[in-house]
Amino acid sequence: MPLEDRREQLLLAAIDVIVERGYADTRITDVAERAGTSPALVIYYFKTRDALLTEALRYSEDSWYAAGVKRLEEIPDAAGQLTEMIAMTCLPSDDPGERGEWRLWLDLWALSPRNPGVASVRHEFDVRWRHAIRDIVLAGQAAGEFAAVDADDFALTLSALLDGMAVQIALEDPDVPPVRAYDLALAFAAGQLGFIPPTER
Amino acid sequence: MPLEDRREQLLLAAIDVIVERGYADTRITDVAERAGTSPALVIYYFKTRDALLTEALRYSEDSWYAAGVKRLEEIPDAAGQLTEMIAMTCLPSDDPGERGEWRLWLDLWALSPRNPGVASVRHEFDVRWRHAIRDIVLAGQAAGEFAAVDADDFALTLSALLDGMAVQIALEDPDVPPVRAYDLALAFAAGQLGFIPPTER
DNA sequence: CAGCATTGACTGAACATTCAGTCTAGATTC
DNA sequence: GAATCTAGACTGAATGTTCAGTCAATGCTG
Repeated sequence: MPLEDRREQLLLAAIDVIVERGYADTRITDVAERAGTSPALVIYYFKTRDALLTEALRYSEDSWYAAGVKRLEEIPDAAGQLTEMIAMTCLPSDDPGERGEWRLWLDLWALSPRNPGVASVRHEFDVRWRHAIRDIVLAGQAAGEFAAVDADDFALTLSALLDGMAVQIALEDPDVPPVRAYDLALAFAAGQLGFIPPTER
Repeated sequence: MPLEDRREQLLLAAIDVIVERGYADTRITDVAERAGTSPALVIYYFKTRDALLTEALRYSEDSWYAAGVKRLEEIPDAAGQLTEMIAMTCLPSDDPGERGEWRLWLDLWALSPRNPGVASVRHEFDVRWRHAIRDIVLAGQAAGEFAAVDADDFALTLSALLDGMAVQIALEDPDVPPVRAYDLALAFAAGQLGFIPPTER
């Protein structure tokens, strides 16, 4: 019945299906079925299939990021915050859905060159992510926690490293278990910034 | 007319189209048109659309890698070789086609979770790439050029970093021009292994 | 309050299109 | 002349989108 509930319900269904079948193979019928309704309703809420799927991607990434920020805010020191960000990308929680999160990124990337809407979602999130890293670095340097590296360069390098690790994790490469990716990324950050990485998780 | 020529011609046409429209939106008609022939012929050579596209991806990556290896063989020192590998991924040549090379990777990644054939192409290449890095590191260490880091860890980290940079380059992120990606990746490698990066390109 | 009008949520059936793959027959080559 | 190669016409299935309405609730009016 309710207006916003329906939209959200459909978006969640769409995310489910995209993770499962991939963006390209997600039919609106699938989404409708998953949400227990009819294709016509899906079109009723989102004018087109593409609008639905694009919104779903944005919704998913937004939730993921927002949840991360909330966790970050409760961590006092810069090193801890950075560690949490690395964990966010490398160590998928058991929370169902977060497992497939990175697969959405792969779709996002693949779609970006041809789909301006998707491209802007992608770029927006990338910029935000790099800024977050940079801000933490600057704060850490101001507090004397971190060495004096160039914050922008570091942010770009770390975010690229994390993206690369995320690919391996999303594809479940047997040579790159999440914990190893986490350890290596953390080692990089700690080495560059000169902090002691927290012990075993 | 000739057998192998036709196949190759069709594969090249397929690569062109995939780069332009993306894997999902590549129709066999497009490939046929690009090759100046009929859809039926495409099916004649490759039984199915999927077989065509998968082979095209493999073919493209194979050529790219083979060309790289040939160049590497003419470089005597390990540092120079590693630098060349970083350049290979970060600095697309003017050579038409190599520009869109990385977009194929994005498709490859996005397809992998659902398409076993594509997944094995992807994994095969990743393993090969990491091994190549590792071997160069080991050779460099044996020759006293490099510091004594763990070669496998380094290879995994560098390849992830390069993948991440490649994403930005493929998507032409304005904040990450190829040269900057190259400089940062090179700085990382040089820093870890303790060699002096070659000057300006 | 009783009847009427209006609106928003929703649906089933049809439409239109797009494509992968087939079929048949003709050309080329050895 | 047989095998290989090629094209044009076609088909069958899938699927996004439209559309004409149904249904329930809410507001309005006398």
